[in-house]
Amino acid sequence: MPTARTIARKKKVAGPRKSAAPAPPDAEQRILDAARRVFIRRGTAGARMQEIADEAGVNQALLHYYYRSKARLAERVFLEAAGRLFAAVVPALTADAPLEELIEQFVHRYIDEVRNSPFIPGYVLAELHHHPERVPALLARATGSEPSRMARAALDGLRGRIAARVKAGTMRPVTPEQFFITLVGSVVFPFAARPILTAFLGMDDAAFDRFLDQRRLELPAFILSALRP
Amino acid sequence: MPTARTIARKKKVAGPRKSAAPAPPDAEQRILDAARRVFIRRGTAGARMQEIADEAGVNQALLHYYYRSKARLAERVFLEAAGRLFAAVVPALTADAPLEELIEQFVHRYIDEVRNSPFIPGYVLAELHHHPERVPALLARATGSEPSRMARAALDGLRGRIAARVKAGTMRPVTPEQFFITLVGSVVFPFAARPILTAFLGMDDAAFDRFLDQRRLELPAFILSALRP
DNA sequence: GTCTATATTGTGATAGAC
DNA sequence: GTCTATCACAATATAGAC
Repeated sequence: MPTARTIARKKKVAGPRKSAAPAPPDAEQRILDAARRVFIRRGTAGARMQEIADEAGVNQALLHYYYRSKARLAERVFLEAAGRLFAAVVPALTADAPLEELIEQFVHRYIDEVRNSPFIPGYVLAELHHHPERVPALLARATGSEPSRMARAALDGLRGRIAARVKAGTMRPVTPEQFFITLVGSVVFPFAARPILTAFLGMDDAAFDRFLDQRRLELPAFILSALRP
Repeated sequence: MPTARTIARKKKVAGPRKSAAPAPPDAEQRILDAARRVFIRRGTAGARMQEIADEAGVNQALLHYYYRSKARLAERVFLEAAGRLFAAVVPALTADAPLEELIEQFVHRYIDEVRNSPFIPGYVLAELHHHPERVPALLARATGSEPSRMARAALDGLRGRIAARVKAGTMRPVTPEQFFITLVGSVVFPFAARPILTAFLGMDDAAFDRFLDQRRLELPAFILSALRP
């Protein structure tokens, strides 16, 4: 993509709202919303600026006026989406609560958060697969300034709890990393693999929604059962 | 992409091999191998015919001579990769063996099969996310002529075993669909999310390999433990 | 079969009017 | 801020020599 260039620009000051009705978003916002939909659907490489412009109801030039280049727009959408995903995962795992509660909280919070925008996990995983070079920046952004401090904190917290329980004889011995990935995978995978799973199991959108309701209840019990001594 | 066109072409007859050394693959094969690598790395939309030509050590025109269009080449690579993935999953789940054995076999076969080409799950999931319209064709191809007959067979088999065990009091009640997705997700997710997981957990390639060795052993025990009454 | 050269279209980006 | 018109180049695909 061509060279970057600086565009001076001032933010509009938001005037006071008179009505309670949802205001029609201005062009800048409509573009960002459209970009989100298109990038999530097509990926960074497959997305077309023209398609975003069409969905936003503006012309291509305006996309560049506000966001300067496809690469910048894509970066912004990706970091936002991936950030939200992490924000839903990491805090639940570092919470200072008994392991049973932590697992249930994590499953509930993740499913509740993601079911509103169920294609984000698939989009983020696809982007990370095709652009693994983005991972360090993402981790730095999502877990605070220190790259993997939070990861280590979460893992160490998990490790400590598991070790204590195992020693007390109230838990089967499991490797924290293995357990962590099984736990996260169990909530992420149904979203990430949604197209193939729903087709394979013959689910429509409503059925997938019921599946998620059921999973919210059943998965914590399944995981906890696996941990019984 | 432009209109298709017919190219008459004859297959080379493979002459008898004199030496045991691996023969240098001919251009047609080198192109397909290169295409596999590039499509898996960049995805269908992100891949460039020029990059494939470079990796194959030929020029772009030859790609079209053998495979006619990018779309056809992409389709071929995708169906092959996805087919292999299914071939590793479905038969292990329809095998006529006790549930314990079935679970262990499935985990072992999947990890053993996929660790040789560990980026295929990420590639296939990404493609399915961006091109869900490919799903029906894939299922038809992967599970035989009748679209979801095999899926239903696998699920029904699982359902029957689970029901029998639950009735006999030797298993906690679980929903077959939930169990199936947890099981598959637990083996697929580590591969599909590899870039972010390895960075998050600070693993290099060797550590990821050790992680897989350990998972082979620990995951079946974890799953079976979850099923205890 | 394989190459070089080229046609053709797609796509991101910019200039400049309003 | 938003538009139309256009540029520049990237990317797929084809023609035709060897």
